[in-house]
Amino acid sequence: MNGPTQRRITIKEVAEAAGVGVATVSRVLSGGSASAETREKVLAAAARLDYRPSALGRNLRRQRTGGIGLLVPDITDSFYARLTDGVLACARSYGEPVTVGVTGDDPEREAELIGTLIEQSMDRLIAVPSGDGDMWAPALRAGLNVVFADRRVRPDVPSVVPDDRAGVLTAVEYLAGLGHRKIAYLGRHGQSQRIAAFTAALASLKLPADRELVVQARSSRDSAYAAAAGLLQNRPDVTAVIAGGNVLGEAAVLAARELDVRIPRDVSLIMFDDVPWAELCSPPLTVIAQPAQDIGYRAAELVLRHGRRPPAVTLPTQLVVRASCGPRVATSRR
Amino acid sequence: MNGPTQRRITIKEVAEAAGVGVATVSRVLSGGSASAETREKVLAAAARLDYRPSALGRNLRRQRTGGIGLLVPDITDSFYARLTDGVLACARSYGEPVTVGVTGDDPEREAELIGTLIEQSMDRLIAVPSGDGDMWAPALRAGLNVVFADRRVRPDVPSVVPDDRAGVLTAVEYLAGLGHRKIAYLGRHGQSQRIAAFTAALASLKLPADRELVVQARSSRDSAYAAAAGLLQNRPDVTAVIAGGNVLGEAAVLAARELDVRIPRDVSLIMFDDVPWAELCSPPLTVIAQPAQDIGYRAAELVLRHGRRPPAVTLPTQLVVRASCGPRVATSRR
DNA sequence: ACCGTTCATGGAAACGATTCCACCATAGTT
DNA sequence: AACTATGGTGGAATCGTTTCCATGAACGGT
Repeated sequence: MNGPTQRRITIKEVAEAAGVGVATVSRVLSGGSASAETREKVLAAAARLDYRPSALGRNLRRQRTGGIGLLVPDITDSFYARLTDGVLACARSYGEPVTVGVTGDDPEREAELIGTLIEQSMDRLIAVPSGDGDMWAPALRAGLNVVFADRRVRPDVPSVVPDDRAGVLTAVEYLAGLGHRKIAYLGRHGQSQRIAAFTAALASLKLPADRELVVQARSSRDSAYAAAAGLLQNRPDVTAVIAGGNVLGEAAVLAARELDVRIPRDVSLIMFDDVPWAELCSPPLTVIAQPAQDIGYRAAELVLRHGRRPPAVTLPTQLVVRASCGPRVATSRR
Repeated sequence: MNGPTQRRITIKEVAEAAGVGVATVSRVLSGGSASAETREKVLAAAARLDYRPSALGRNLRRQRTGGIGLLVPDITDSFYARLTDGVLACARSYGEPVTVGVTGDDPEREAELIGTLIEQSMDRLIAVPSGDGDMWAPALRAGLNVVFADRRVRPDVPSVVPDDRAGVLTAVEYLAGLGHRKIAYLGRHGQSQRIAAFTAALASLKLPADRELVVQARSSRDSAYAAAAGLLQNRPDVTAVIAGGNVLGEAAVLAARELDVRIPRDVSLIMFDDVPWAELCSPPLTVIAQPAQDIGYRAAELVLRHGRRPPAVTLPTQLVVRASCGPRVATSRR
């Protein structure tokens, strides 16, 4: 049933065909020194036989696998999809394969996937870390070359992250400028950076920093919806919410619609991460755009070059004003 | 700067620690026969040393790499992201790593990526094929175990595809039931299956099958927008359009808005592929939902089990009625 | 003319697993 | 008691590559 499955040709056969030793073939093919004549013969033989060096053999000898691992919480989330796209784009220009794993923001699954990667002798890894940084100690000790993307959980690991502080501050200032004082942050569990930035921003503008103004969801759509609905329902006094990601934003719009609170008349909404549908939404969503693809690309560069490694690179965000924010109305909702 | 980079421990060390030969260790760990006492010793030593067999060594010997390759046109497209998610979910339950490549629907890039995969000795591949089936001949001859997803371009390769024929027919019938007669199909280049299904559906309902009623775009957002705008502008007589994918649908909504044609008053729109934002759009979009994740999952099952391989599995689609389709108005637009 | 340096070259030893095969001990049979 | 199954066990070959090292030739300088 299966085809003839022709055996793959090896360096030995190339050597034989070219009338030289295997060492010479290897040297020619990896740019070592050789006489012009020999080089010619080897190249010709290799081309004629359509020789492809086996990455397996090479990697076993070299004690490291080429290629890079990538761990994201959810490939279905547009942000991580774009981040992944950036990684793939960079890796492709180096001809390096990328092995992708989905952690679901679960440290246990993450550890399991790291194990699989280590078994493959992968020594380069880009990760959007799920938990705190502690669990990365063994992986780092194992000599793994890690770069964090989107979140920084350890100071000793190079990271590429969006400028959360500036992004949050911009959002809060924008809303405050429209007269809002009770501003809520709808975030994901573990977004400690942004939450800190949020409370700092509130403080710097002398706005009330109620602890209950930040509500956190797990990264599933259901959890996001529940959190959004809860916030909208329990706190009629908040007149503006910042959603910490596109699925949170989606949930907020959905919940608002369900609970019959109007955007932007009843509450203003500003969402982290610009996605194509933000413009199609009704109303079109004002967003803090994040350079997801760039984050991935830069992270890949870092992990591939891994020359002197800067501790962290921070990429700018941008406020895109559409129509989901309005001036505060004098009376609170309901 | 770098940590101590502890060397990874090998089967030899485990053998030594357990006081047995390497062959025995290998046998115990892969379920071969051994005395209870020996098994005990080996397992204990392996656990104590935290031994992880090197996939490199194993694969080199076995002449095949575990793991599976996945080639999609665009990971940024929600449909392919969900498909990828399905593949990853299935692969994870087998503990198999997945190497992802983005083809951009470009056969050349696709061929290049296949080359990389073959270099890795990957022998299992799931692909959303870009071009026609011809270019796959060499890969198949090389013994590659291929499963096609979303598109079927060769009868001799197992494929997992949505039920295009039924989906298109449902859409056309639904629109015809609303009184529409001039229905256009806005598709991607190379969607021959669906386009054939579309013209067949028109014919079966005795609707005019103008050749210009199907317009094709390349898979970029720009191209999709141009095609949508062109269609809407040049053919004021069409009162309904079917968009062949979520980026095409997005483009159609955008173009309609730009050209000031109202949905659904001026033209009805039905989109292939249900995405979260379809409900948030204004108006909420009526769609033909496709089981993207299932497609990926089933494809992964096929490529992993690869027992007797059915030539093709077709997964059902489902019409989800929202608010982007209305009855035909008596007069054509403009 | 001799010696030292340089350079191309090929043989062989790794890398870490699997697996063939030979070996030995024990148990069972005549 | 001798001979044969049987089954556990370890040595060694193998997979395809890179790289160390030895070899030999060519060449230039004293």
